[in-house]
Amino acid sequence: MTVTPALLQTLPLLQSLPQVTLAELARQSQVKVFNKREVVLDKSVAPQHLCFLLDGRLQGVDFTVDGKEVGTSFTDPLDFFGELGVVDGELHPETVLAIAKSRVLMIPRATIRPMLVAMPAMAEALVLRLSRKLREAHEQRRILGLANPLQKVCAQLTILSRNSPHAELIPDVPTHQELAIMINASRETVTRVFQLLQGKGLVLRDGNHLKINQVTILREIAEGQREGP
Amino acid sequence: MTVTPALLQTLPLLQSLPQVTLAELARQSQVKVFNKREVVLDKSVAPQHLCFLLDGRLQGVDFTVDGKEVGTSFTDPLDFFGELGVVDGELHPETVLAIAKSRVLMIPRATIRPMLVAMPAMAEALVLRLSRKLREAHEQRRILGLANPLQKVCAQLTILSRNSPHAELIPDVPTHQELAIMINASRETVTRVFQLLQGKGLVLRDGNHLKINQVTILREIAEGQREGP
DNA sequence: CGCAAGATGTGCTCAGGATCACATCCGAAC
DNA sequence: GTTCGGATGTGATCCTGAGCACATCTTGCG
Repeated sequence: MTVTPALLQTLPLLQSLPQVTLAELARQSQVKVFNKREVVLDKSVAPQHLCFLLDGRLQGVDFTVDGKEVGTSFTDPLDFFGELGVVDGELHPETVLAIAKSRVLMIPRATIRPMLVAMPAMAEALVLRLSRKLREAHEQRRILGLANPLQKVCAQLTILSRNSPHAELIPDVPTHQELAIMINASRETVTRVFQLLQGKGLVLRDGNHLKINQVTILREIAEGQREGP
Repeated sequence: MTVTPALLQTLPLLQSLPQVTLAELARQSQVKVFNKREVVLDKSVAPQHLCFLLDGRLQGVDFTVDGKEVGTSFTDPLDFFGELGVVDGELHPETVLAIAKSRVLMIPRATIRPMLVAMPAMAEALVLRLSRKLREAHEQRRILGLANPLQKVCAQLTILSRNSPHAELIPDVPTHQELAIMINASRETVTRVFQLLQGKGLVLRDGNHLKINQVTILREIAEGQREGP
Protein backbone atom coordinates (compact mmCIF):
# COMPACT_ATOMS: atom_id res chain seq x y z
CA MET A 1 0.00 0.00 0.00
CA THR A 2 1.32 3.44 -0.91
CA VAL A 3 1.64 6.15 1.68
CA THR A 4 0.61 9.65 0.67
CA PRO A 5 1.79 12.91 2.22
CA ALA A 6 -1.87 13.72 2.85
CA LEU A 7 -2.17 10.63 5.02
CA LEU A 8 0.88 11.63 7.04
CA GLN A 9 -0.53 15.08 7.57
CA THR A 10 -3.52 13.63 9.39
CA LEU A 11 -1.16 12.42 12.10
CA PRO A 12 -0.90 14.98 14.93
CA LEU A 13 2.82 14.46 15.50
CA LEU A 14 3.70 15.29 11.90
CA GLN A 15 1.40 18.24 11.39
CA SER A 16 4.12 20.84 11.68
CA LEU A 17 6.17 19.37 8.83
CA PRO A 18 6.46 21.09 5.41
CA GLN A 19 5.08 19.30 2.35
CA VAL A 20 8.50 18.43 1.00
CA THR A 21 9.45 16.63 4.19
CA LEU A 22 6.14 14.81 4.30
CA ALA A 23 6.70 13.62 0.75
CA GLU A 24 10.12 12.28 1.68
CA LEU A 25 8.73 10.54 4.76
CA ALA A 26 5.93 9.05 2.69
CA ARG A 27 8.48 7.50 0.33
CA GLN A 28 10.26 5.81 3.24
CA SER A 29 7.18 4.62 5.09
CA GLN A 30 5.20 1.47 4.80
CA VAL A 31 1.82 0.27 6.00
CA LYS A 32 1.32 -3.18 7.47
CA VAL A 33 -1.91 -4.94 8.28
CA PHE A 34 -2.15 -6.99 11.46
CA ASN A 35 -4.91 -9.45 12.19
CA LYS A 36 -6.41 -9.92 15.60
CA ARG A 37 -3.94 -11.54 17.98
CA GLU A 38 -0.87 -10.79 15.85
CA VAL A 39 2.23 -9.32 17.50
CA VAL A 40 2.98 -5.82 16.28
CA LEU A 41 6.01 -5.13 18.45
CA ASP A 42 7.84 -7.60 20.61
CA LYS A 43 9.12 -6.80 24.06
CA SER A 44 12.49 -8.36 23.34
CA VAL A 45 13.45 -6.21 20.36
CA ALA A 46 14.55 -2.62 19.97
CA PRO A 47 11.97 -0.97 17.69
CA GLN A 48 13.39 0.18 14.38
CA HIS A 49 10.32 2.16 13.41
CA LEU A 50 8.10 4.82 14.81
CA CYS A 51 4.62 3.34 14.40
CA PHE A 52 1.26 5.01 13.94
CA LEU A 53 -2.04 3.16 14.29
CA LEU A 54 -4.26 4.07 11.34
CA ASP A 55 -7.25 2.02 12.38
CA GLY A 56 -8.14 -0.89 14.60
CA ARG A 57 -7.00 -1.26 18.18
CA LEU A 58 -3.81 -2.42 19.89
CA GLN A 59 -3.00 -3.41 23.42
CA GLY A 60 0.29 -3.26 25.26
CA VAL A 61 0.83 -6.34 27.40
CA ASP A 62 3.52 -7.70 29.63
CA PHE A 63 4.04 -11.21 30.93
CA THR A 64 5.13 -12.50 34.31
CA VAL A 65 7.33 -15.57 34.55
CA ASP A 66 4.41 -17.81 35.47
CA GLY A 67 2.69 -16.81 32.24
CA LYS A 68 0.20 -14.36 33.68
CA GLU A 69 -0.52 -11.37 31.50
CA VAL A 70 -0.85 -7.74 32.52
CA GLY A 71 -2.19 -5.07 30.21
CA THR A 72 -0.69 -1.61 30.31
CA SER A 73 -2.38 0.41 27.60
CA PHE A 74 -4.71 0.52 24.65
CA THR A 75 -3.72 2.38 21.50
CA ASP A 76 -6.37 4.35 19.66
CA PRO A 77 -6.23 5.23 15.96
CA LEU A 78 -3.89 8.08 14.93
CA ASP A 79 -1.77 7.68 18.01
CA PHE A 80 1.84 6.56 17.75
CA PHE A 81 3.83 3.95 19.64
CA GLY A 82 7.28 2.39 19.64
CA GLU A 83 8.71 5.84 20.31
CA LEU A 84 10.67 4.72 23.38
CA GLY A 85 12.97 2.51 21.39
CA VAL A 86 13.26 5.12 18.66
CA VAL A 87 14.27 7.73 21.18
CA ASP A 88 16.69 5.89 23.44
CA GLY A 89 17.56 2.77 21.48
CA GLU A 90 16.52 0.46 24.30
CA LEU A 91 14.06 -2.40 24.07
CA HIS A 92 10.36 -1.76 23.95
CA PRO A 93 8.99 -2.18 27.48
CA GLU A 94 5.93 -4.16 26.47
CA THR A 95 4.64 -6.39 23.72
CA VAL A 96 2.10 -4.72 21.46
CA LEU A 97 -0.69 -6.96 20.16
CA ALA A 98 -3.46 -6.27 17.69
CA ILE A 99 -6.78 -6.89 19.42
CA ALA A 100 -8.70 -6.02 16.27
CA LYS A 101 -7.66 -6.03 12.62
CA SER A 102 -5.37 -3.01 12.42
CA ARG A 103 -3.37 -1.00 9.93
CA VAL A 104 -0.05 0.37 11.15
CA LEU A 105 2.11 2.97 9.44
CA MET A 106 5.83 2.55 10.05
CA ILE A 107 8.57 5.15 9.63
CA PRO A 108 12.17 3.98 9.94
CA ARG A 109 13.99 5.09 13.05
CA ALA A 110 16.99 6.35 11.07
CA THR A 111 14.73 8.73 9.18
CA ILE A 112 12.56 10.08 11.96
CA ARG A 113 14.90 10.28 14.93
CA PRO A 114 17.09 13.11 13.62
CA MET A 115 13.96 15.13 12.92
CA LEU A 116 12.63 14.54 16.41
CA VAL A 117 15.64 16.16 18.00
CA ALA A 118 16.61 18.72 15.36
CA MET A 119 13.22 20.28 14.71
CA PRO A 120 11.99 22.16 17.76
CA ALA A 121 8.34 21.97 16.67
CA MET A 122 8.50 18.20 16.45
CA ALA A 123 10.48 17.89 19.65
CA GLU A 124 7.83 19.89 21.44
CA ALA A 125 5.03 17.78 19.98
CA LEU A 126 6.87 14.67 21.11
CA VAL A 127 7.43 16.04 24.59
CA LEU A 128 3.76 16.95 24.87
CA ARG A 129 2.66 13.49 23.80
CA LEU A 130 5.10 11.77 26.13
CA SER A 131 3.75 13.94 28.92
CA ARG A 132 0.22 12.86 28.10
CA LYS A 133 1.28 9.24 28.04
CA LEU A 134 2.68 9.68 31.50
CA ARG A 135 -0.60 11.19 32.63
CA GLU A 136 -2.41 8.23 31.12
CA ALA A 137 -0.14 5.83 32.97
CA HIS A 138 -0.94 7.63 36.22
CA GLU A 139 -4.63 7.40 35.54
CA GLN A 140 -4.38 3.70 34.79
CA ARG A 141 -2.49 3.20 38.03
CA ARG A 142 -5.23 5.03 39.84
CA ILE A 143 -7.82 2.60 38.52
CA LEU A 144 -5.95 -0.29 40.06
CA GLY A 145 -6.46 1.29 43.46
CA LEU A 146 -10.24 1.34 43.20
CA ALA A 147 -12.16 -0.68 45.73
CA ASN A 148 -13.96 -3.24 43.56
CA PRO A 149 -14.13 -4.61 40.02
CA LEU A 150 -17.34 -2.74 39.23
CA GLN A 151 -15.62 0.57 39.76
CA LYS A 152 -12.56 -0.55 37.85
CA VAL A 153 -14.52 -1.66 34.80
CA CYS A 154 -16.53 1.55 34.75
CA ALA A 155 -13.37 3.64 35.04
CA GLN A 156 -11.74 1.73 32.18
CA LEU A 157 -14.81 2.10 29.99
CA THR A 158 -14.88 5.80 30.77
CA ILE A 159 -11.35 6.14 29.45
CA LEU A 160 -12.08 4.13 26.31
CA SER A 161 -15.16 6.21 25.67
CA ARG A 162 -13.29 9.46 26.21
CA ASN A 163 -10.75 8.49 23.56
CA SER A 164 -13.40 7.54 21.03
CA PRO A 165 -14.49 9.84 18.23
CA HIS A 166 -18.04 9.49 19.60
CA ALA A 167 -18.17 9.29 23.37
CA GLU A 168 -21.23 7.05 23.33
CA LEU A 169 -19.66 4.39 21.13
CA ILE A 170 -16.52 2.40 21.74
CA PRO A 171 -15.37 0.81 18.47
CA ASP A 172 -13.45 -2.47 18.43
CA VAL A 173 -14.24 -2.97 22.08
CA PRO A 174 -11.74 -5.21 23.88
CA THR A 175 -12.82 -8.65 25.05
CA HIS A 176 -13.51 -9.35 28.71
CA GLN A 177 -10.14 -11.01 28.97
CA GLU A 178 -8.38 -8.02 27.45
CA LEU A 179 -10.15 -5.68 29.83
CA ALA A 180 -9.47 -7.99 32.78
CA ILE A 181 -5.69 -7.79 32.45
CA MET A 182 -5.86 -4.00 32.33
CA ILE A 183 -7.56 -3.78 35.70
CA ASN A 184 -6.01 -6.75 37.50
CA ALA A 185 -9.15 -8.82 37.56
CA SER A 186 -10.16 -12.23 36.27
CA ARG A 187 -12.07 -12.73 33.05
CA GLU A 188 -15.06 -14.12 34.92
CA THR A 189 -15.25 -11.12 37.20
CA VAL A 190 -15.35 -8.78 34.22
CA THR A 191 -18.11 -10.89 32.67
CA ARG A 192 -20.16 -10.62 35.86
CA VAL A 193 -19.72 -6.85 35.95
CA PHE A 194 -20.87 -6.59 32.35
CA GLN A 195 -23.95 -8.67 33.15
CA LEU A 196 -24.77 -6.15 35.83
CA LEU A 197 -24.20 -3.13 33.61
CA GLN A 198 -26.19 -4.62 30.74
CA GLY A 199 -29.00 -5.56 33.12
CA LYS A 200 -29.22 -1.92 34.16
CA GLY A 201 -29.20 -0.86 30.51
CA LEU A 202 -26.03 1.16 30.96
CA VAL A 203 -24.10 -0.52 28.17
CA LEU A 204 -25.15 -2.45 25.08
CA ARG A 205 -23.04 -4.81 23.03
CA ASP A 206 -23.43 -4.26 19.28
CA GLY A 207 -21.21 -6.69 17.42
CA ASN A 208 -17.73 -5.29 17.61
CA HIS A 209 -18.79 -2.09 19.30
CA LEU A 210 -20.07 -1.13 22.69
CA LYS A 211 -22.76 1.51 23.15
CA ILE A 212 -22.68 3.49 26.35
CA ASN A 213 -25.95 5.01 27.38
CA GLN A 214 -24.84 7.61 29.87
CA VAL A 215 -21.15 8.10 30.30
CA THR A 216 -21.90 10.26 33.32
CA ILE A 217 -23.41 7.37 35.24
CA LEU A 218 -20.42 5.16 34.49
CA ARG A 219 -18.15 7.88 35.77
CA GLU A 220 -20.19 8.23 38.93
CA ILE A 221 -20.01 4.51 39.59
CA ALA A 222 -16.26 4.59 39.00
CA GLU A 223 -16.00 7.43 41.52
CA GLY A 224 -17.93 5.39 44.05
CA GLN A 225 -20.75 7.94 44.21
CA ARG A 226 -23.35 5.46 43.06
CA GLU A 227 -23.97 1.89 44.08
CA GLY A 228 -24.54 -1.10 41.86
CA PRO A 229 -26.16 -3.96 43.83
CA MET B 1 20.03 29.26 50.77
CA THR B 2 21.99 30.41 47.75
CA VAL B 3 22.14 28.34 44.61
CA THR B 4 25.48 28.05 42.86
CA PRO B 5 26.08 27.24 39.19
CA ALA B 6 28.24 24.34 40.37
CA LEU B 7 25.23 22.85 42.13
CA LEU B 8 23.12 23.16 39.00
CA GLN B 9 25.78 21.45 36.96
CA THR B 10 25.48 18.32 39.08
CA LEU B 11 21.93 17.89 37.76
CA PRO B 12 21.87 15.63 34.69
CA LEU B 13 19.21 17.62 32.87
CA LEU B 14 21.25 20.82 33.00
CA GLN B 15 24.65 19.42 32.19
CA SER B 16 24.67 20.65 28.59
CA LEU B 17 24.19 24.29 29.58
CA PRO B 18 27.00 26.87 29.30
CA GLN B 19 28.28 28.52 32.47
CA VAL B 20 26.63 31.83 31.73
CA THR B 21 23.21 30.21 31.48
CA LEU B 22 23.79 28.22 34.64
CA ALA B 23 24.67 31.43 36.45
CA GLU B 24 21.46 33.05 35.27
CA LEU B 25 19.41 30.01 36.30
CA ALA B 26 21.11 29.97 39.68
CA ARG B 27 20.02 33.56 40.28
CA GLN B 28 16.40 32.69 39.58
CA SER B 29 16.28 29.46 41.53
CA GLN B 30 15.51 28.75 45.14
CA VAL B 31 15.92 25.83 47.48
CA LYS B 32 13.18 24.78 49.88
CA VAL B 33 13.37 22.30 52.71
CA PHE B 34 10.43 19.97 53.31
CA ASN B 35 9.97 17.94 56.45
CA LYS B 36 8.60 14.44 56.44
CA ARG B 37 4.91 14.38 55.50
CA GLU B 38 4.91 17.87 53.98
CA VAL B 39 3.27 18.42 50.60
CA VAL B 40 5.78 19.43 47.93
CA LEU B 41 3.37 19.64 45.00
CA ASP B 42 -0.39 19.44 45.15
CA LYS B 43 -2.45 17.54 42.65
CA SER B 44 -4.88 20.41 42.24
CA VAL B 45 -2.39 23.04 41.11
CA ALA B 46 -0.47 23.65 37.90
CA PRO B 47 3.22 23.56 38.86
CA GLN B 48 4.99 26.86 38.33
CA HIS B 49 8.45 25.38 38.85
CA LEU B 50 10.59 22.61 37.55
CA CYS B 51 11.74 20.86 40.71
CA PHE B 52 14.89 18.89 41.47
CA LEU B 53 15.31 16.73 44.52
CA LEU B 54 18.71 17.47 46.09
CA ASP B 55 18.45 14.99 48.93
CA GLY B 56 15.85 13.06 50.86
CA ARG B 57 13.04 11.09 49.30
CA LEU B 58 9.65 11.97 47.83
CA GLN B 59 6.62 9.90 46.92
CA GLY B 60 3.92 10.59 44.36
CA VAL B 61 0.50 9.66 45.69
CA ASP B 62 -3.05 9.84 44.47
CA PHE B 63 -6.29 9.59 46.42
CA THR B 64 -9.56 7.87 45.64
CA VAL B 65 -12.84 9.44 46.68
CA ASP B 66 -13.18 7.14 49.68
CA GLY B 67 -9.85 8.40 50.99
CA LYS B 68 -7.73 5.41 49.98
CA GLU B 69 -4.24 6.26 48.85
CA VAL B 70 -2.30 4.85 45.91
CA GLY B 71 1.38 5.46 45.41
CA THR B 72 2.75 5.94 41.92
CA SER B 73 6.43 6.69 42.24
CA PHE B 74 9.38 7.43 44.44
CA THR B 75 11.77 10.26 43.57
CA ASP B 76 15.46 9.73 44.17
CA PRO B 77 17.98 12.55 44.70
CA LEU B 78 19.10 14.49 41.59
CA ASP B 79 15.99 13.54 39.66
CA PHE B 80 13.46 16.20 38.64
CA PHE B 81 9.68 16.31 38.88
CA GLY B 82 6.82 18.69 38.17
CA GLU B 83 7.86 18.68 34.53
CA LEU B 84 4.43 17.72 33.26
CA GLY B 85 2.85 20.96 34.37
CA VAL B 86 5.87 22.93 33.17
CA VAL B 87 5.59 21.36 29.75
CA ASP B 88 1.88 21.41 29.05
CA GLY B 89 0.49 23.81 31.63
CA GLU B 90 -1.97 21.26 32.98
CA LEU B 91 -2.33 20.18 36.59
CA HIS B 92 0.15 17.83 38.16
CA PRO B 93 -1.31 14.33 38.02
CA GLU B 94 -0.36 13.37 41.55
CA THR B 95 0.43 14.89 44.90
CA VAL B 96 4.12 14.79 45.80
CA LEU B 97 4.90 14.26 49.47
CA ALA B 98 8.19 14.30 51.33
CA ILE B 99 8.66 10.94 53.05
CA ALA B 100 11.98 12.01 54.49
CA LYS B 101 13.40 15.46 55.19
CA SER B 102 14.20 16.73 51.71
CA ARG B 103 15.77 19.66 49.95
CA VAL B 104 14.18 20.70 46.67
CA LEU B 105 15.59 23.09 44.09
CA MET B 106 12.98 25.03 42.16
CA ILE B 107 13.40 26.82 38.83
CA PRO B 108 10.52 29.03 37.64
CA ARG B 109 8.55 27.68 34.73
CA ALA B 110 8.80 30.94 32.81
CA THR B 111 12.59 30.68 32.87
CA ILE B 112 13.09 27.04 32.08
CA ARG B 113 10.32 26.22 29.63
CA PRO B 114 11.65 28.29 26.73
CA MET B 115 15.03 26.60 27.14
CA LEU B 116 13.46 23.17 27.12
CA VAL B 117 12.00 23.68 23.68
CA ALA B 118 14.54 26.01 22.10
CA MET B 119 17.73 24.18 23.00
CA PRO B 120 17.92 20.85 21.20
CA ALA B 121 20.36 19.36 23.72
CA MET B 122 17.99 20.09 26.58
CA ALA B 123 14.96 18.93 24.61
CA GLU B 124 16.70 15.66 23.94
CA ALA B 125 17.67 15.23 27.58
CA LEU B 126 14.07 15.90 28.55
CA VAL B 127 12.73 13.43 26.01
CA LEU B 128 15.13 10.78 27.24
CA ARG B 129 14.13 11.31 30.84
CA LEU B 130 10.41 11.27 30.00
CA SER B 131 11.00 8.03 28.14
CA ARG B 132 12.66 6.54 31.16
CA LYS B 133 9.81 7.67 33.37
CA LEU B 134 7.44 5.87 31.06
CA ARG B 135 9.56 2.75 31.33
CA GLU B 136 9.48 3.09 35.10
CA ALA B 137 5.71 3.40 35.05
CA HIS B 138 5.49 0.20 32.99
CA GLU B 139 7.71 -1.60 35.41
CA GLN B 140 5.64 -0.45 38.36
CA ARG B 141 2.52 -1.63 36.61
CA ARG B 142 4.15 -4.98 36.07
CA ILE B 143 4.75 -5.36 39.80
CA LEU B 144 1.05 -4.99 40.45
CA GLY B 145 0.45 -8.10 38.35
CA LEU B 146 2.66 -10.30 40.49
CA ALA B 147 1.01 -13.23 42.22
CA ASN B 148 1.57 -12.43 45.90
CA PRO B 149 2.72 -9.68 48.25
CA LEU B 150 6.09 -11.34 48.85
CA GLN B 151 6.98 -11.04 45.20
CA LYS B 152 5.66 -7.51 45.03
CA VAL B 153 7.69 -6.30 47.99
CA CYS B 154 10.85 -7.93 46.66
CA ALA B 155 10.32 -6.37 43.24
CA GLN B 156 9.81 -2.94 44.79
CA LEU B 157 12.90 -3.28 46.95
CA THR B 158 14.86 -4.33 43.90
CA ILE B 159 13.90 -1.11 42.15
CA LEU B 160 14.75 1.04 45.17
CA SER B 161 18.08 -0.69 45.50
CA ARG B 162 18.85 -0.29 41.81
CA ASN B 163 18.31 3.48 42.06
CA SER B 164 20.53 3.81 45.10
CA PRO B 165 24.12 4.98 44.91
CA HIS B 166 25.07 1.71 46.66
CA ALA B 167 22.95 -1.23 45.58
CA GLU B 168 23.18 -2.87 49.00
CA LEU B 169 21.86 0.10 50.91
CA ILE B 170 18.55 1.89 50.48
CA PRO B 171 18.73 5.29 52.19
CA ASP B 172 15.62 6.92 53.66
CA VAL B 173 13.71 3.70 53.21
CA PRO B 174 9.93 4.20 52.93
CA THR B 175 7.70 3.01 55.75
CA HIS B 176 5.62 -0.14 55.40
CA GLN B 177 2.57 2.01 54.73
CA GLU B 178 4.38 3.95 52.00
CA LEU B 179 5.51 0.73 50.38
CA ALA B 180 2.06 -0.81 50.75
CA ILE B 181 0.32 1.82 48.64
CA MET B 182 2.90 1.37 45.88
CA ILE B 183 2.10 -2.31 45.48
CA ASN B 184 -1.62 -2.34 46.28
CA ALA B 185 -1.27 -4.15 49.55
CA SER B 186 -2.18 -3.39 53.15
CA ARG B 187 0.29 -2.11 55.67
CA GLU B 188 -0.04 -5.27 57.76
CA THR B 189 0.74 -7.49 54.80
CA VAL B 190 3.93 -5.56 54.08
CA THR B 191 4.92 -5.88 57.74
CA ARG B 192 4.45 -9.65 57.57
CA VAL B 193 6.56 -9.88 54.42
CA PHE B 194 9.32 -7.91 56.10
CA GLN B 195 9.21 -10.24 59.09
CA LEU B 196 9.80 -13.11 56.70
CA LEU B 197 12.64 -11.39 54.85
CA GLN B 198 14.33 -10.32 58.06
CA GLY B 199 13.93 -13.82 59.50
CA LYS B 200 15.81 -15.17 56.51
CA GLY B 201 18.47 -12.51 56.92
CA LEU B 202 17.81 -11.06 53.48
CA VAL B 203 17.25 -7.50 54.66
CA LEU B 204 18.27 -5.61 57.76
CA ARG B 205 16.78 -2.42 59.11
CA ASP B 206 19.39 0.12 60.18
CA GLY B 207 17.65 3.22 61.47
CA ASN B 208 16.57 5.14 58.43
CA HIS B 209 18.27 2.81 56.00
CA LEU B 210 17.70 -0.71 54.79
CA LYS B 211 20.58 -3.07 54.12
CA ILE B 212 20.04 -5.69 51.45
CA ASN B 213 22.20 -8.75 51.75
CA GLN B 214 21.89 -10.23 48.31
CA VAL B 215 19.96 -8.25 45.75
CA THR B 216 20.07 -11.29 43.47
CA ILE B 217 18.00 -13.38 45.83
CA LEU B 218 15.41 -10.64 46.14
CA ARG B 219 15.18 -10.46 42.38
CA GLU B 220 14.77 -14.21 42.15
CA ILE B 221 11.95 -14.17 44.67
CA ALA B 222 10.29 -11.35 42.74
CA GLU B 223 10.57 -13.41 39.57
CA GLY B 224 8.94 -16.35 41.32
CA GLN B 225 12.01 -18.53 40.86
CA ARG B 226 12.47 -19.05 44.56
CA GLU B 227 9.94 -19.81 47.25
CA GLY B 228 9.46 -18.16 50.60
CA PRO B 229 7.55 -20.61 52.83
C1' DC C 1 14.43 12.19 80.77
C1' DG C 2 9.80 11.25 79.71
C1' DC C 3 5.91 11.87 76.63
C1' DA C 4 3.27 11.52 72.62
C1' DA C 5 2.89 10.29 67.89
C1' DG C 6 4.04 7.43 64.65
C1' DA C 7 5.84 3.01 63.10
C1' DT C 8 5.96 -1.82 63.55
C1' DG C 9 4.37 -6.53 65.10
C1' DT C 10 0.67 -10.05 65.50
C1' DG C 11 -3.65 -12.72 66.07
C1' DC C 12 -8.40 -13.34 64.38
C1' DT C 13 -12.24 -13.09 61.30
C1' DC C 14 -14.45 -12.58 57.12
C1' DA C 15 -15.67 -11.31 52.47
C1' DG C 16 -14.57 -10.84 47.89
C1' DG C 17 -12.70 -12.37 44.07
C1' DA C 18 -9.65 -16.20 41.93
C1' DT C 19 -10.11 -20.49 40.18
C1' DC C 20 -12.30 -24.50 38.26
C1' DA C 21 -15.66 -26.63 35.58
C1' DC C 22 -18.89 -26.44 32.42
C1' DA C 23 -22.71 -24.63 29.39
C1' DT C 24 -23.87 -21.67 25.83
C1' DC C 25 -23.30 -18.36 22.28
C1' DC C 26 -21.44 -16.05 18.35
C1' DG C 27 -18.99 -15.13 14.20
C1' DA C 28 -15.74 -16.11 10.73
C1' DA C 29 -14.36 -19.44 7.35
C1' DC C 30 -15.59 -22.97 4.43
C1' DG D 1 -25.87 -23.67 5.85
C1' DT D 2 -22.35 -26.05 8.99
C1' DT D 3 -18.53 -26.22 11.78
C1' DC D 4 -15.27 -24.95 14.97
C1' DG D 5 -12.60 -21.86 17.97
C1' DG D 6 -12.92 -18.20 20.64
C1' DA D 7 -15.87 -15.41 23.59
C1' DT D 8 -19.26 -15.14 27.04
C1' DG D 9 -22.31 -16.75 30.97
C1' DT D 10 -22.80 -18.98 35.56
C1' DG D 11 -22.54 -21.86 39.67
C1' DA D 12 -19.64 -23.86 43.50
C1' DT D 13 -15.54 -23.83 46.20
C1' DC D 14 -11.59 -22.12 48.33
C1' DC D 15 -8.12 -19.15 50.04
C1' DT D 16 -5.68 -15.05 50.49
C1' DG D 17 -5.11 -10.86 51.98
C1' DA D 18 -8.08 -6.83 53.92
C1' DG D 19 -9.63 -5.07 57.99
C1' DC D 20 -9.87 -4.68 62.91
C1' DA D 21 -8.03 -4.58 67.40
C1' DC D 22 -4.42 -4.32 70.10
C1' DA D 23 0.47 -4.64 71.93
C1' DT D 24 5.00 -3.00 71.49
C1' DC D 25 8.75 -0.56 69.83
C1' DT D 26 11.09 3.95 68.03
C1' DT D 27 11.88 8.52 67.67
C1' DG D 28 11.57 13.26 67.78
C1' DC D 29 10.98 16.80 70.98
C1' DG D 30 9.75 19.75 74.95
